[in-house]
Amino acid sequence: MDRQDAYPITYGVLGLLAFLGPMSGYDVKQAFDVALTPIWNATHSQVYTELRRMADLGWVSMQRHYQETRPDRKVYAVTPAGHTALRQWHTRQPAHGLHMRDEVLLRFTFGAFADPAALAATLRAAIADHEQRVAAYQANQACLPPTPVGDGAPPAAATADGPDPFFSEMARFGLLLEDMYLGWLREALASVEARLVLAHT
Amino acid sequence: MDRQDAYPITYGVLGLLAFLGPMSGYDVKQAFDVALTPIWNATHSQVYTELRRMADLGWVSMQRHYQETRPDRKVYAVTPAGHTALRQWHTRQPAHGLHMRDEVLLRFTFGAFADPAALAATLRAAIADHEQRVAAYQANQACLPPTPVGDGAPPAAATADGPDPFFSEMARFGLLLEDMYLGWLREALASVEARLVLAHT
DNA sequence: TGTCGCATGTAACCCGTTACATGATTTC
DNA sequence: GAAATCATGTAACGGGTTACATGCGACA
Repeated sequence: MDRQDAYPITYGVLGLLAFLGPMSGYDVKQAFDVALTPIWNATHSQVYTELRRMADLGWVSMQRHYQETRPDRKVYAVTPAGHTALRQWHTRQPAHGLHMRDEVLLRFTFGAFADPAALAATLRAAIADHEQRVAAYQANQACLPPTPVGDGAPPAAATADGPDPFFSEMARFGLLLEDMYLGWLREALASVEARLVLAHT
Repeated sequence: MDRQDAYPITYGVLGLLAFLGPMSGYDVKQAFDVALTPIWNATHSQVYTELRRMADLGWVSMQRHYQETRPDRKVYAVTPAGHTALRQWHTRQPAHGLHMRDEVLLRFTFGAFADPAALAATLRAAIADHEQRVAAYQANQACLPPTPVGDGAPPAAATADGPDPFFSEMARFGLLLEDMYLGWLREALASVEARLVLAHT
């Protein structure tokens, strides 16, 4: 039933579709950006590919919505087989753990070979970048989706409405990470700047 | 002089070589594992490829050390051109920021579609995994390399011996990250377990 | 008039991973 | 004797990114 051809990103798309209800590839990409940015990224290119792949697998069904003024929307919905696949994913351990890349930190690590002024510039840019992320996360946190009920068969989730607890916790993770990162960046910048001042005297 | 063909991983290899002195591809891979794991990973396959690429660019030179009992070691050393490239890297802003993937968090996010017991199992495995990382980082932290002096021309770095301050700070980042992550995981597990107990009553 | 947003895809490239390949020595 | 370590590479595959391609409506 479930072949080798399902990757984390496949489940990302499938999960969003199951969570937020039927939508177009364009909308899935938007949802990825607002909801999953802290932990996974996707390009629209990937999203469209995965949707077609899953349609072939029978995990999603497509319905074309004709529009005159705009290109047609292709609305995808999770099928029962798709829901089964999504549930089975959770029992297929182990999941791949954290995998990160960060060129800023790589540069910093080899800071001994850098002009301190250049290093400081890199760090300041990184601080601005991460501050922007925090702002974006906080904005997104305001409109977290509620847990879907019924059709998707989410088992035994607390039916009290309000944002889905799992999404909330994940969003909190994103903010914790950025908090920690920004704190570290500011300390790192301070130490580099101290070094800069020393070099001038 | 510096073409389009230098990626973060290129500089990772180059930096380690500049930092730790001439060594073989095998050693570079080891160094990657002990020193850079928190922020960047490399396979031995990549390392050998990058070394050859950089040799073609003139950034490193190779000297074959004949051995009778073992396969020959090919020891690579950074050339002056290599040092120039390394220094120039720091002024080529902006650097790519944090890019992370985490299947555990992705699963958690869609926890509404999971059997709570399965989710708990995933989280427990993740906790064990990250605890192991912390142990490894702490062991590695004990043997941080000192800042090289002289030949590599690291400009104006405090010549007081002891571990390199940039490497130390980076290692601290790794531990901060794992700390934060483990804290979050434990809270997440607790909330899932609470849900489990509720489901049983 | 030009760019941004909506809306959908395809094609190429490439970094990164996995697997293939070899072979001696040390350790259990 | 089997497995792990030292030591070096090549080949294939594949997920992810970037660029190509199209076209209308709205807004400045």
